[in-house]
Amino acid sequence: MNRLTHPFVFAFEESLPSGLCGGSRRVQEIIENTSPIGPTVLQKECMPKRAKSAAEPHPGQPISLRTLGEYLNLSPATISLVLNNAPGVRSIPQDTRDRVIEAAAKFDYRPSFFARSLRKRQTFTVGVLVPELSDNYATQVLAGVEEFLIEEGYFYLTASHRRKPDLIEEYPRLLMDRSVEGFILIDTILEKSLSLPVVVIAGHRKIEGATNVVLDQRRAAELALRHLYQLGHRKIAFMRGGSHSSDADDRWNCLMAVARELKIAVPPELTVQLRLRVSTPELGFEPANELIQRSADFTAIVCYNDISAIGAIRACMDHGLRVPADISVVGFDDIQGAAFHNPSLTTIRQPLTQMGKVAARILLQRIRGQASFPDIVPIHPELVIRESTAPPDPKRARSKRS
Amino acid sequence: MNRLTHPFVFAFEESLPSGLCGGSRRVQEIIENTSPIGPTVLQKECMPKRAKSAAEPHPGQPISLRTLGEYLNLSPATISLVLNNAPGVRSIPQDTRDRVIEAAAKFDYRPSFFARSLRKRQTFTVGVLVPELSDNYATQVLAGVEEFLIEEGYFYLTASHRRKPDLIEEYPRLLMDRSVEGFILIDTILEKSLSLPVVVIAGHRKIEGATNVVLDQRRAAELALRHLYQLGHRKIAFMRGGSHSSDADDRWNCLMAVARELKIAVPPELTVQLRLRVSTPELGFEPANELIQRSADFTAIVCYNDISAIGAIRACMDHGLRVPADISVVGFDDIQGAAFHNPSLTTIRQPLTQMGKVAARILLQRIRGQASFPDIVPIHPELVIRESTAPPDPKRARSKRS
DNA sequence: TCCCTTCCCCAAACCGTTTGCGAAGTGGGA
DNA sequence: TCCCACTTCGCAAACGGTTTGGGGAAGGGA
Repeated sequence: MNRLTHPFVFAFEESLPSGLCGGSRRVQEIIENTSPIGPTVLQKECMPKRAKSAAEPHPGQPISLRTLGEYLNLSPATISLVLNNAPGVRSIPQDTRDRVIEAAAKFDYRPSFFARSLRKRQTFTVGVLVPELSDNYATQVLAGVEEFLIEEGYFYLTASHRRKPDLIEEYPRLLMDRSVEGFILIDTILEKSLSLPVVVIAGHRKIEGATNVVLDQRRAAELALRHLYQLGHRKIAFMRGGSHSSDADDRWNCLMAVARELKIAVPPELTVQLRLRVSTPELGFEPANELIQRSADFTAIVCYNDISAIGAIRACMDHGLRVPADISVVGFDDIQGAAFHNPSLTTIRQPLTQMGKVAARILLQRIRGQASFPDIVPIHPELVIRESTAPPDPKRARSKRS
Repeated sequence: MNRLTHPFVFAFEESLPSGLCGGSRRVQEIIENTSPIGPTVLQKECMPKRAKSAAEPHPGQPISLRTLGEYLNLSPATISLVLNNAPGVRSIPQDTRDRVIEAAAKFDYRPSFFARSLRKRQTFTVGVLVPELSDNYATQVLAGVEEFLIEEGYFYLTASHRRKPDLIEEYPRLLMDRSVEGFILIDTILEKSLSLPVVVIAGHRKIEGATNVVLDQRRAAELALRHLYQLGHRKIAFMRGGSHSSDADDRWNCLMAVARELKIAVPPELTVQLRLRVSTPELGFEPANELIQRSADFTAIVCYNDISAIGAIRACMDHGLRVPADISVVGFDDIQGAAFHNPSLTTIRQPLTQMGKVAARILLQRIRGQASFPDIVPIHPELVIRESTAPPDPKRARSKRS
């Protein structure tokens, strides 16, 4: 399908007579058409209603198939056939088609989306659930989702639940009342499965029948830890995401597994759990404070994501610890601000926009019933090395504390 | 209207009989109802169609007014009346109402939004245009918009035009095809006016009939410049926003006016114009580089917004200039990252989420035709002093250059 | 003249609501 | 006893499209 255009518009473009020039010629033809056999017979018998308004131009009201039909002395059905290039259109002579298309263009006819949806039981609309709109992770994914959907003639309704369980429960119902054809969930854990196709980004494995587009956490953990390991870090602190965040457990397990393989010890005092349900750097600020104040001896932190990494860096600075000279910091996601933060963030990049596109594509395929999809679509992470990591300085470690 | 609930749902809650318990009792009543006068007469004459499926329970298909009506031996119209508490409902006996409400609850009837919209010509949907979804300015506004709309039972369709003129032209049409009732434009300049209510945030004055929610730029300029002036800065560089960004000209004029009042000279070599159409710090990076390389002698930069300020800080650092020791930087907006950047940004705060709410409220009022609104709704800025500004150090100024 | 095609287009049903109005039933007054 | 007005109840039509099964007219062949 052509981008941004609806099927019938497409039909317009394909079959518009090349030299159309206003329509007065066509009106002429219409008058001629009705003359030969005798207008009275036609009017009284064959076209009792329509004929009376034969050459009626238009006041200025909404254009419907019926108004067009009255203008052209054709039934709405015929117009619909032509404009949609429906199968039955074969039986309609080119001449009539041209008239229809011309008139539609002339009056800028636009079909009623609601009437069409009602009849065809298709809404070309999907629902998107995000934790928070101001969260850059979610919006980058959303950007990809949107790009793909719009190309396919779809729009989406967004609802942000701010991680409140009652809203996570309620919004899907609200969206289903709006007849969305499917859902995309971004960083959202659903308790009950829905009766529509669902694609989850950074999701949970638990939902029945949902496709999960999810980072290869194992690989991500390897990239992050091997990078720090190769720089020489052995005492590494870890942030564990909150249970409300959908990547949290998986990522944690993978990190721990890789740490074991690298023989990096992870004592409890070097781990901290995120508690806040926000999408600002506050998320990582307090937890990092806590880590530092436990006076544990570490030279690097693996943060849950970039946002919390930025909060952690701030916490380090508040304690007089320099990043990366005293503490190296690794984030996850590579959100937009990461490259321009100071210091710029070393991070595990997720191709967020790409993931959004993939999710949208899969959702549409599922809506169209084109194929059955695996439960999990893995996404490959990438290590982006920037300023926030460096080799540990053995002499300086832990010397400055506030 | 109760939040999140649609009128008819509200009606449910209000008038549900307190002791409803399954509905089997009701089915009994229906059977009794049809018996006294003689079912044959009723079936053949009064209710030719419906009576044949008197006590039909339900397979598992979608529940419509008609299926409910068949079940209850009532017409869809009656059900609709009851469920909506429409005026005409007075004429329907309480007993019937109870039966209807009970059945609706039992089968979890949910009205078809599309059918209703088609009939009532209301869609409870608005369109939102943003430059870019990953832009924190836009999404913070959007968060406010969403919050208000959802409380009022509205949803919104988003389209991001990435500042491409053809898309800015096309998307409104696409959204109007979807029968949105109005538009909210965020940081978007429209060329033609639309035939629907429009509220613009950070908009242009040019659009006919649009309400502009706009920062008091004069006051903002005063806050920014007086702050720098009081710190002792006299040589100040300025970034001018791109012509595609809607606040740009206004903000620039106000800054220049205030500078004149403060007798701050603004020679051309201390001004630079943003050219990129992006929402990342790149926006300000190259322009700041240019300012610095012109080797003009300045101790502070007033950036177009926070995003460009972050880029500018990076440019300063790349040239070995410290912020704020060598150069003070002021931003605009107070986006989410501003407080946690390093150094944290001194900025002119716009209450973005608040602005979104206000815009949504005004739009709904205009849609409902409740009042006529002023063209401009001013928003009051606030100076937030953080780390990126400090008094200039006369000795060190311009000593370090790369 | 009659039948059979072919050509062109339409009527009708349908999607699921809402709403204006008409048909029964009821009570009161003349 | 009859009429009228008023309630009570519920229907039919409309909203604006899509889709399907034909049907009328023209034309050709026997």
